[in-house]
Amino acid sequence: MKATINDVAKQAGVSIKTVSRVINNETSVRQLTREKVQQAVEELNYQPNLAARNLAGAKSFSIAYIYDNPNAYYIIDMQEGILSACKKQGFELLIHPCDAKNKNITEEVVNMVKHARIAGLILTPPLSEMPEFVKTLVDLDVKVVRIMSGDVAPDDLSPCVMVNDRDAAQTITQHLIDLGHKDIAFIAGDAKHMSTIERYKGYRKALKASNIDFDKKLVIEGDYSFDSGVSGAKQLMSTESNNTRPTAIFSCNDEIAAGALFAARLMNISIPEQLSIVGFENSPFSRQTWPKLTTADQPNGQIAEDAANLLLSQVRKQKNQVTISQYVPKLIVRDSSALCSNV
Amino acid sequence: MKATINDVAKQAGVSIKTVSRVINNETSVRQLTREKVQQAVEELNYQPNLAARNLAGAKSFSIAYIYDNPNAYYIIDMQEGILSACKKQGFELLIHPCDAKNKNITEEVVNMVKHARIAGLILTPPLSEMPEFVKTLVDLDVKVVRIMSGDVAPDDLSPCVMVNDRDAAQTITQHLIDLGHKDIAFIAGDAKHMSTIERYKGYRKALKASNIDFDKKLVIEGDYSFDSGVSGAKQLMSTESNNTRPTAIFSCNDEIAAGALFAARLMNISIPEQLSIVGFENSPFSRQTWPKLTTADQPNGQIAEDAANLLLSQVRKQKNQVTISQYVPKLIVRDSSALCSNV
DNA sequence: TTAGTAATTGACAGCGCTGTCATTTTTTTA
DNA sequence: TAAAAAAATGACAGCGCTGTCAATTACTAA
Repeated sequence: MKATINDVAKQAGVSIKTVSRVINNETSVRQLTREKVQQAVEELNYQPNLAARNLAGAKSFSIAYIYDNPNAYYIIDMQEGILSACKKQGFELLIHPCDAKNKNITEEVVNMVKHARIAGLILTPPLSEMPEFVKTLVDLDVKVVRIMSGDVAPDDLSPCVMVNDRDAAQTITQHLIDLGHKDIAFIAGDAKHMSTIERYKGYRKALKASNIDFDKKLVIEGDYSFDSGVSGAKQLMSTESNNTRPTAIFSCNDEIAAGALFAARLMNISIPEQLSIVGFENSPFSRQTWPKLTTADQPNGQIAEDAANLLLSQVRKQKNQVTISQYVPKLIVRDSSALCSNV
Repeated sequence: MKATINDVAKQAGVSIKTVSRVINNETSVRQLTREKVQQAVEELNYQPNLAARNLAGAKSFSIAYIYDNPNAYYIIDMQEGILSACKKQGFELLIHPCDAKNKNITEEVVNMVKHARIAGLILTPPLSEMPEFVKTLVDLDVKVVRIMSGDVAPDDLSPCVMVNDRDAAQTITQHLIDLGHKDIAFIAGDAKHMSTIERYKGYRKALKASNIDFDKKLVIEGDYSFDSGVSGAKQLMSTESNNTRPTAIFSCNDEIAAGALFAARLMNISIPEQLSIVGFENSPFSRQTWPKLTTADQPNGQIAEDAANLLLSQVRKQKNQVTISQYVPKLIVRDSSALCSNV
């Protein structure tokens, strides 16, 4: 039914080993022979059997995406990006959700990697930000690629795809400054996440660049949740507070922004007339608020595909065609930010 | 490094074939022998190699989850449920997002099934509701399990796990009726989805059961989106309208409800004092609105695990331990519904 | 007891592919 | 032009497991 390597070999008039060489892109096959084989592959619509490849060779054709992240949108984007790269290169993707707080997570993942003969792993925050965990895996002879927040890789444990949250945060803060805002609040995400730290740095940097005094009271701790946004905004905008009321809020992600938006409405503060609110991530969430959120777009699918390609080229020991490995989320101006009315 | 079937056989003092029998739960192995083997398996922490099993046998140990659904939360829940069943039974899960509107989808999936030697498939709406598509797959000798909306399977193409949206919708409508509401609007989801149709039936049934006249004008077409909710609620609650203004809105899912909630706020209608709004699905979304949504909880993870178990028992040709195959989403009363003020 | 049946076990081939290494062909060098 | 080196190809074993079928052992009934 399905064509096997034998069928191809017969059709091309060569040995199966030669076919194997061609489909694995090995050198030392004459151009003419290669073409004959390739033609036979086409004609028979041959696709190598993954199980057989995994079993026979020292190599494996499976990679895994290990994650622990409450953001379903993010995960789905990642999965699709990785899958797209896998499909093109004939690899198989196993997904492995897990709990970063679990003490046995390292053991669990090591076990899975060994058992399923995984060639490589893709890690996203927060797992990618756990050095011990990453080190254990790298020592295990699996290739690893991490997606992380920052401008350059923090170490050389593995190749990384960096998401420059700092610069993006600076840009988005600058956008608010350009609109005349000076009292710009910051509602933070989970303090343990690099992304929060980086976004905070960008925020500070933008203020500094425009010589705006930094007011500690305008920084609220949060945790990347809607509720954080609600309580953060309430705290910031409460009339009883003796702080300066900000005219703009930089929320560490769209969920927080949505929460802030909601709180503002409850307090009869109109957006964006009286208060500008910006998010981060450009999740579908940000289009389901009203007004729609100004935010920073992170092309997660593409980042994931990039990471997967990086990983696959590693696994296949190809010369590292190092692709762009740094992304800077881009400002998307929508309706939740406007000129500062205090000016 | 990793123990193979040979190691286990040696340790237990039997042939590898006997080990194979034990790990595959075949009959005709003496109890004593079985125990010896099981002990060896334990001692060596042996886990059969999936690639080898897939290659050697006529059977396959991989199943796939094929989906096309914009709801990331739903997909993630499904994946985790299925994975959980797979892990327990030593199966591998491949995920395959796709586009139901694509003409070639059947070909695409057939190809993947053949290529990856997939033993079984899990289908969710809308794919599970495409009879032609399902039929093609079933004819292909892959086992299929569908998750669908309804009370009984619409055909016997494959086993189904049914989600009784109708009864749940009736219950949730009844909840509104119990609160004294009589003018209850209905904002529909995508008209092509069975779930919309079923929920609508339940809504009608509840009205009828309480002898409440049905008012066609209170039914709004929508599409499971936030925007649907916004525009639907606006239309319903607009003062210019010469319709009866409803005192309660049944939204076909939480996203619609969130949209309706938002529109209500914009129109200065307080929830739930002046208007009750209920959702459906109990997505994380429903906890991120304010007030939190009264909704119907659908245990997606469990439904998925159930479906996977059904599929696996099929694949393994075990006697059909038919588990519960109908779920009725349960009413969750939160803060968006209250006594009707018109009474 | 003893053939006769049923339950248990094992030997062996082979799934589709890759790794090793030997063989053949081509190219280079002297 | 022959010998040496390099490149291209193929024969074959074996990855870890399951299917087939034959061999062994345990249990019946006569």
